[in-house]
Amino acid sequence: MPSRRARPRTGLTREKVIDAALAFVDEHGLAALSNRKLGAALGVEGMTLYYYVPSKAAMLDGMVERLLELSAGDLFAEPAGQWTDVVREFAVALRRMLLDHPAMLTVLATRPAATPAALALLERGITVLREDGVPLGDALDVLNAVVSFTLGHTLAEAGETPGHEGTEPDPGQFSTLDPATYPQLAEALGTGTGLDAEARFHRTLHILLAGFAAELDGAR
Amino acid sequence: MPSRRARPRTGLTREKVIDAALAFVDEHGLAALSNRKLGAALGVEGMTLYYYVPSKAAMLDGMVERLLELSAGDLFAEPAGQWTDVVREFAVALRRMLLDHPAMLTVLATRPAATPAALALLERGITVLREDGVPLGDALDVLNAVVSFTLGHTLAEAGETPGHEGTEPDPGQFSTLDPATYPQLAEALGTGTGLDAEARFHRTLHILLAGFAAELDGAR
DNA sequence: TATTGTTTTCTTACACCGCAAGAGATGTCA
DNA sequence: TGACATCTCTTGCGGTGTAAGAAAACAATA
Repeated sequence: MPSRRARPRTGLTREKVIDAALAFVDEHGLAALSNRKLGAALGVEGMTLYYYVPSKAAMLDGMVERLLELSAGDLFAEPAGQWTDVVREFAVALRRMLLDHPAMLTVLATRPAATPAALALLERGITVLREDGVPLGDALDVLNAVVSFTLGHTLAEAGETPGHEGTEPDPGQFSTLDPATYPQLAEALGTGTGLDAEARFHRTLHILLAGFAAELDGAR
Repeated sequence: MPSRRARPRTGLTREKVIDAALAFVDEHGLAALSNRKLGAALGVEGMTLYYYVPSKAAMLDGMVERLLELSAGDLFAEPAGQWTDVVREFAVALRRMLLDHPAMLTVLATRPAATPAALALLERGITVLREDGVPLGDALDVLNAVVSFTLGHTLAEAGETPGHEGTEPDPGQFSTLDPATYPQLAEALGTGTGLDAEARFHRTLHILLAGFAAELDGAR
């Protein structure tokens, strides 16, 4: 009675596993990700994945890393024009990327970002800014401000709830807002004021960049 | 042979359960929170908690809600002076509160914020700004910008990793940074440039508020 | 070809998790 | 006392991450 183990090789790779995990959470949400289910999607037993990725934490880190690698080209297009334009386009591209992968948004916001791909991105950003005359410390402040704001804003805009993905489409979550207890919010809702997340994002981004630029020009 | 069930009443309350959960994650981290362990901390079987809180998702939502309630007083002190000062103090208090409860930072960033306490806070903020002459739409933009930035910045500053809490103190995580591959970052590290998270937070916050104020003054 | 050794896959097992269902003790009130 | 609502516990299910190790698939060598 042979217990028939170990099917023929599947040609798996750490990279293939992580790419499959990215595709999996894009489709099913972060909460649905498990080694057994991901293994099934790859035609393999769950424990097999441990040969390529040593733990779930490493899996998540690898997914962040890979996502940054894959997006690096979009995030920093060829620097053209003022540093403010470069940074603005970076922020816009970052936001778009996060909205395209809402499940990864949570992971990205939650894991410390000192991975090679993240550091490389930061390094490149600093270089661009310095080449345009921005001092090192200011370059760090600008990039930190823009990334923090973009991440925070996109989280509020599209933040999925781990474990809740897809359970609450909740389209009119604000439509049932009592005007007596929340008069201001009810008014905003009624008049449609301030509901355009994208416009708000661009406005604040502009203020942020213009503010830094003014400070730097004043110091020069 | 009586199977000896149901100990005498413990005087538990939904509020007590949630407060205990807040204390638990403050001490042990978010990943350690489970009904069985929280029950043990309260001298009760794990399943008992389901009588007070219907699910883990409801537990997390309740914790956010309660934290906001408890902090509401600190977050909006009596409005004194310009709206910019009020908002600045709000942001500083919010950051301090988040740093005091790093485990809740992840939860707060991750859950949609349309709960009564959050809405009440927002409502109050809008009111303060409008009383100082800020139009509704701009008030929403200002508050959204400040909250997004504060949350994003604090996440990057102190973001705990769910499941990793306390496993990596990692004090010198940047100390082993290769100057060949990351010359800019190595320089920043070597000269100590831009490592003060608090100073950076205040600087960006100032730019943000001054930028909005300038826009509003210009429009008046 | 036969044998050895490495790489890959699978099986089994464990402790833990959230939660559904329901039993039974505790306390309250007529 | 009895009836009733409130509270706590027990049991059980399917899921998770992962430790340990057996066994099949392949590569290389004798």
